[in-house]
Amino acid sequence: MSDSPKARRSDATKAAILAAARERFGHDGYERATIRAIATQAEIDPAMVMRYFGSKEGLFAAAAQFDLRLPDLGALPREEIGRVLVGHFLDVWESGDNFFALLRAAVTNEAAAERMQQLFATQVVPAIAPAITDPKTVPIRAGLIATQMLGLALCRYVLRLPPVVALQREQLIALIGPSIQQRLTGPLA
Amino acid sequence: MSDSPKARRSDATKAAILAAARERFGHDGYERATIRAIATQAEIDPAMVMRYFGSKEGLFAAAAQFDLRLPDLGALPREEIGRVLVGHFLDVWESGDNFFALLRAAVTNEAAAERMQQLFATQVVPAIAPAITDPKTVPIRAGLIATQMLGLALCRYVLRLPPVVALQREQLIALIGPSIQQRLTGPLA
DNA sequence: GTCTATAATTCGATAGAC
DNA sequence: GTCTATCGAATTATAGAC
Repeated sequence: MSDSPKARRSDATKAAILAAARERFGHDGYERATIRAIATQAEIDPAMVMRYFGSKEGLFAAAAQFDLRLPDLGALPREEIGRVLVGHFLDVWESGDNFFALLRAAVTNEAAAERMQQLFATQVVPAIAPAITDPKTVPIRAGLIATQMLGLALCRYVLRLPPVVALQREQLIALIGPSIQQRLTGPLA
Repeated sequence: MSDSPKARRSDATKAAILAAARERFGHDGYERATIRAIATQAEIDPAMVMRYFGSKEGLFAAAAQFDLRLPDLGALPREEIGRVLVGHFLDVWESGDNFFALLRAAVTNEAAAERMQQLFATQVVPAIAPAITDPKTVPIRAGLIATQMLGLALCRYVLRLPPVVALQREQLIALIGPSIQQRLTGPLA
C-alpha cells in the first residue's frame, strides 16, 4: 500500500502543527502564542511551521478556519429552537480549541475580528433566518443572539466568572434557551 | 502659591502616562501595547514609565483600576431597573477606554482575568443584590446579567458586528433592558 | 526629574547543509 | 523533508550622566 505508517509524513506533521496551533492560539491569544511554543508542542522543528504555512499569520489563517455546523432550524419544532441552539453552541465550544483560538485572537487582532464578522454573516445569520418570520428583523435578532451567546462563551470559558462556570449544561439550556427563543420568535422590544 | 503652572510636574506626568496607557491597552490589548507607544502618546520618555510604575505589569495594574459607579438600584422603581442598568453600562463604556483596557487584557492575561472576576464579585454582585428578592439566586442572576452585558460590549465595541454597532443607545435600552429586568425580577428559568 | 545608551531577551523569519 | 545556525528587529528593563 502507499499508506504505510510512515507514508505521507508531511500531512501528519501539518495536522499536528494545526492542532498545536489551535491549542496555543486558543489558550494564549494571537500575540502570546509563539511559533516556537507551537512547534515544541507539536514535537517538530519551528522551521517546519514556516515551511508549511509561510508565516505566523498564514498559520493562524489555516488554524482559524471554523465551521459552526449549525443545524437546519427550519426542521425543528418552533418552541425548541432556542434550547437546541444553546445546546449546539455548548457542544461546539467544548469540542475543541478552534473557536477560542478565533475568539481570543479577535479581541486584539484586527484581521481575526474581521474573520469573526464573516463567520457571523455567513454562518449565524443564514442559519437562524428560517426561524424568523419577518425577514427585515433577521440581522438585529441575529446580532442580539450573538451578544448573548458570545457573552456566555466569554464569561464561562475566558473570564471564568464563578457563578457562570458553576452552571451545568442542562441548567444553561434551561436558563438561556428561552431567552434565545424570545430573540427569535418573540416581539423585538 | 506652591501650585504654579509647572509645580507638581510629576503628578501631571503620571496622570498623562495613565491616560495614554488606558488608551493603548484599550485599543491594542496587553501584549501589543508597548511602553514605547504609551510614552510617545503621553509625550514623555519611556524611561519615565519605568520610574513611576516599575514595570509594564505595574503600569497595567495602575491603569486597570476601575469603578463601575453602579447606582443604588434599591432607590429605583422596580420596573425601571433593567433599562437604567443598560443605560448606565453604555455610559460607562463610552466614557473612556478604562473598561476596554481591562476587557481586552483579561482575554489573554490571567492576572487581568482575575481582576475582572474581582470587579464582578465586589461591584456587580453587591450592586444588583438589593433588586433581587431571593438572596440565594443573586450570584446566578448576576452571572447571567454579566453574560448579556459583557457580550454586548464584546460584539459592539470589540468585534464590531455590524447589526450590533448599528443599534442606537435608545434602541439598545429598549431591546436589552427588559431582558436584564427579567434576569433580575423574573422567574429564573 | 529627565534623558541617553545599552543590556538581556525573545521573536519571526531566512539561508543552507544534509 | 528535516534540522542547525543565525539574522535583524523589537521588546522590557537597567545603569548612569546631567
